[in-house]
Amino acid sequence: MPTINDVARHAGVSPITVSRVINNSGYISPKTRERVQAAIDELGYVPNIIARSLRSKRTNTLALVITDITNPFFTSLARGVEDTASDAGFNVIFCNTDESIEKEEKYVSLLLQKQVDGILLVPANSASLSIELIQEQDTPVVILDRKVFNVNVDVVRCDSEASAYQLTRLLIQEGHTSIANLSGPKEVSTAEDRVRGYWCAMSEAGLANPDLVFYGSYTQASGYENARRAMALSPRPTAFFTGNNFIAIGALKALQEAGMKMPDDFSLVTFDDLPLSIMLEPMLTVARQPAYEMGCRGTLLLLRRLSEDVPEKCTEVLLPIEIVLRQITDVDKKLSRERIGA
Amino acid sequence: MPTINDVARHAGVSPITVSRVINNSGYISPKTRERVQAAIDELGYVPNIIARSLRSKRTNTLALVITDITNPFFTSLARGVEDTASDAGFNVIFCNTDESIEKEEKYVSLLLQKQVDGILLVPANSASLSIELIQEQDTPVVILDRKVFNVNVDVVRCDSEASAYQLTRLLIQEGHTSIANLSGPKEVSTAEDRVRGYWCAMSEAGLANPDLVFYGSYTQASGYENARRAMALSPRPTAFFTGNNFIAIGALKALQEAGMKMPDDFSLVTFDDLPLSIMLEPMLTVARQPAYEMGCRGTLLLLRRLSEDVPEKCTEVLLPIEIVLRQITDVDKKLSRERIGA
DNA sequence: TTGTAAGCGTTATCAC
DNA sequence: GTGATAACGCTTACAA
Repeated sequence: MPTINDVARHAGVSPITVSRVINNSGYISPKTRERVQAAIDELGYVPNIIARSLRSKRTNTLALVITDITNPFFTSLARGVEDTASDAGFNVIFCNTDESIEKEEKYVSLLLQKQVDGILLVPANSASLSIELIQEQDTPVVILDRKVFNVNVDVVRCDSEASAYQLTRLLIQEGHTSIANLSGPKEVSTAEDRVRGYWCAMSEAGLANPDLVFYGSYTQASGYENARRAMALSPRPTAFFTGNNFIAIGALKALQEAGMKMPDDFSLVTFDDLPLSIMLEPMLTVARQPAYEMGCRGTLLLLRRLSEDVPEKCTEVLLPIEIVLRQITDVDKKLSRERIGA
Repeated sequence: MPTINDVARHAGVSPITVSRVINNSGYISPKTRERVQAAIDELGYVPNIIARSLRSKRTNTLALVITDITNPFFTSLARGVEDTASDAGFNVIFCNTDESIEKEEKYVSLLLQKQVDGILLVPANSASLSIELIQEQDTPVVILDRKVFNVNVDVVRCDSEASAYQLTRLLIQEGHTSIANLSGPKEVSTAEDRVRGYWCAMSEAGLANPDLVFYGSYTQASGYENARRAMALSPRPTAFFTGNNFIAIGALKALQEAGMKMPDDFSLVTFDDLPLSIMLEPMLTVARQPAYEMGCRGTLLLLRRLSEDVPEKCTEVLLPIEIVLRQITDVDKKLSRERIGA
């Protein structure tokens, strides 16, 4: 492994001159540059990034802290982050918190120790202390997907509340009067916002009923259990609003087990697209969040922070949610029944 | 940011003594250790990992190079890698090659420059040169999921050929005589192996026909297109063997568009579980590869290499594939028809 | 346009 | 048990 000194000696210049060639910094005569380049090629010299980092305090590495890469929503988001970071010459370290504040803080301090240049964080809950921890070290941070309280920080997310309102309105317009809300955890802003939007629509229609709201976690198991609880109500809900894709899957499973068929026996709308929803396509209406783009935008924002001299004030980017209508109107219902009944 | 020298001064010892306390190396009197620890706590000292890496040549970072994190198979694999690495105190850098050899090589040299301690690689194709590149630098490497030729290297993968044989046999036993194979790229070992297993079963039954084999890529688009091509054959195939989950989705979409219903109009078996296959559950038989475990095992193998003084010779770990039978027998078929027809 | 000197923060080596 | 010294490979600050 040749070092910068070897190259310098080989080219008959000083190490700093080699450094200037590598980094395109400072003035170098074409002739010197050529000689240095030749030496680099000849020796197969590769700069030692760690030594560079020690000196320059930059690692060209970002970190993405999410709850679970296994959730397709976060998978897409992660891919967006990776692609954008890679284009800018940055690597990305991934961490899964499983919605645990402890894991989150453990990871964050590890990442700070690693001196990553910036952190993209989906906070495990709204009161996460990790952000302060990061900001204390003057490490740029961007929050993705969720809100946090009492912190001045860049955020890229969607407007869950408005879309939840819309989704619920659709069910109400369908004629449903008993709509169960299978939500995520109370401490997570998206869950809260979605319940709020739902509640708003239900109240307007005079249908609001606290018994219809089931908090849980953003998991299949939670969707399954709460769907069963909801089905035990009387009157039995005829429609379900689920807080995310995993909850929807769990709920669908419970409903299927109970012998209920969509769209005849119940309606279901959910946040997040279901991958492979191809077979469900005639039936499910979803609020599709632009996960990949959220990753891209968040990363771009973070990269901009990194290159800033005078930091601008924090921004909150709200990305549009697409409501994908399927099988909502009676006409559609009939069509699909024909298709299924064949 | 206090340094080791600050701590040393504070505790009235030399920097190296502090280093010994931090790393639990060498003999330290309990009294000194205590004093040093107190100084560390008081100053809130955190070791500079980069400086440590420069000296020790270890970064406590692994890299995972896959084709596409967006594929649920690789998502699970990635999660397995992350969990295992994290337990051992390692971070993981993720890279997506999109099956491109160029991207793969670009990433690999970047990672080597970053001096990651080890690399887990799903090679973009069987003739990948990246492995030699990695081994030249004496960086430990483990190949996941796929075979490579002419290289002495650790591999963790599944036996695609045997399972492909089994899957095909199931279709043949069902009475299908025209079974199309929608495969991945010829250059990827898993695709080749799966075609080989399929071909073997077809030959045995006297059903082999090269026109039924469609090479493509491991994508939805490829599955869609090749399914359409297959449907244009006469006689039209009554069953489909798809090379992976994405191909299966594309094929299902094409078949659905053509008005064909499962399981009445066709059968389909595939490699890789379909996430959210819940609604398809009564219908799809799959060869489920243990993706998460593959990630864990690969990482463990890599970590073992890292801690070895005398390197053992390379091993090839073959993980079992689970054939998940669904809707294969006639009885099942009838059951499901009742359920669907309601 | 190029070079000198110093230092980033840690640990290996050897000495006491 | 503990410490002095040098070194890891690079870049910043200053000089020429």
